[in-house]
Amino acid sequence: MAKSETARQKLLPLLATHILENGMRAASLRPLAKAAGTSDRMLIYHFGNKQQLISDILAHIADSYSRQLDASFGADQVASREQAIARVLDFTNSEEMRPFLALWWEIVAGAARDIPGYKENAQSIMVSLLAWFEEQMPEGDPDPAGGARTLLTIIEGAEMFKAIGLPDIPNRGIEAARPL
Amino acid sequence: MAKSETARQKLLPLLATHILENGMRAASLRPLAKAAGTSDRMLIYHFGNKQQLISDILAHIADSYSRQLDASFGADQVASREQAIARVLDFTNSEEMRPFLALWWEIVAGAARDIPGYKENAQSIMVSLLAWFEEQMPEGDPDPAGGARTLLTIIEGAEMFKAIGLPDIPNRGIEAARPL
DNA sequence: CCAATATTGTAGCGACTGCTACAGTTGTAG
DNA sequence: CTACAACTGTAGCAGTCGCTACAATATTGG
Repeated sequence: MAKSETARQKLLPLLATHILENGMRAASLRPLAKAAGTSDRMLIYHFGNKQQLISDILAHIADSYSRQLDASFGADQVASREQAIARVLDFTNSEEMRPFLALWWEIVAGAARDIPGYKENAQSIMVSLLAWFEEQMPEGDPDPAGGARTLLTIIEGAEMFKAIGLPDIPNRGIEAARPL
Repeated sequence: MAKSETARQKLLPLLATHILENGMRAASLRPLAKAAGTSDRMLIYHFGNKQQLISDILAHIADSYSRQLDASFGADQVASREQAIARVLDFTNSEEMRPFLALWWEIVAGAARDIPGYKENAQSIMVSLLAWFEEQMPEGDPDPAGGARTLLTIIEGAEMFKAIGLPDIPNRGIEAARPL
């Protein structure tokens, strides 16, 4: 089925952009093909079927996103866990992250519904994010791995509230979290 | 358009069940009608159009879910914030909550994509959940409202990890959260 | 009872879905 | 040059989508 690797590599960025901007609702063959300057006929030819196509696009997005993470953050150390959270939450407020976050919740929803491929994709994103986060932990942190898990849990909760238009709920909550 | 209120009230539970079990992907007129023992023709007749239909079903689910919350938890006090988190996370592990949680992430995804009605629905669910949670805070808690916000943020993060099949990430993270 | 109103079934429209059959054209290896 | 593989456009299939026109029945108020 799928023949040329290079052909797919040329299509994937355009396909990814379309999905990031328009969501999984608009991820049907003909609109995707149009966005990539080709035809539904050719998408099936190159990727075999739609499920493989979507899976490849999501993997491509996850990959380029994880590389963007490394590029956006310098190696400058952070002083505390609070500062690490604040920095990440600030970063996710940037306009360039919006499309990815919108897609992220669609991936989570697909994973929760056991749609084939979604759970694997979501896990791979979170695992690499955890690894990256562990390195961002403040120097001398007693438990960087545990801290990364804790902070990422809080961040994801905060991102959910942002996604539904209640960004202030976690903000003030986190401040009050000190005594837990 | 929409005529009989009682007709809608009879249909909504059946429609809600179908959406809870099969997700928004399967929320098209003909399958919904079949699940409710009627026809697509009649769904449009009673609800006007599909958007209103979905909106009404989601509101009905949110309503019955919030009533289920009050019923499932007795008035027995909790000793600490940790215990409050543990109790809620335990409750959401129950089989009866699974369909609602799967639907919840679809609502979050819709809200993040600004699909009409989703953000309002998600907010109304979280606001009532926050109010309920505030009452569940341990007696003598210095800041029940802030605590509710904090704990709900953590819980939602933990639920996301459960949804994508990584339930152990937050568990161990929360334990390490004491020092934050 | 009769007229107005509420409810329902049948059939279908035009658009879209993933995908494929067929017929080419293009590029390349011998 | 020729044979073979890689690629691509056109057209269409069978199914689903939200929704509606039309006609019929059921119910209810005068």
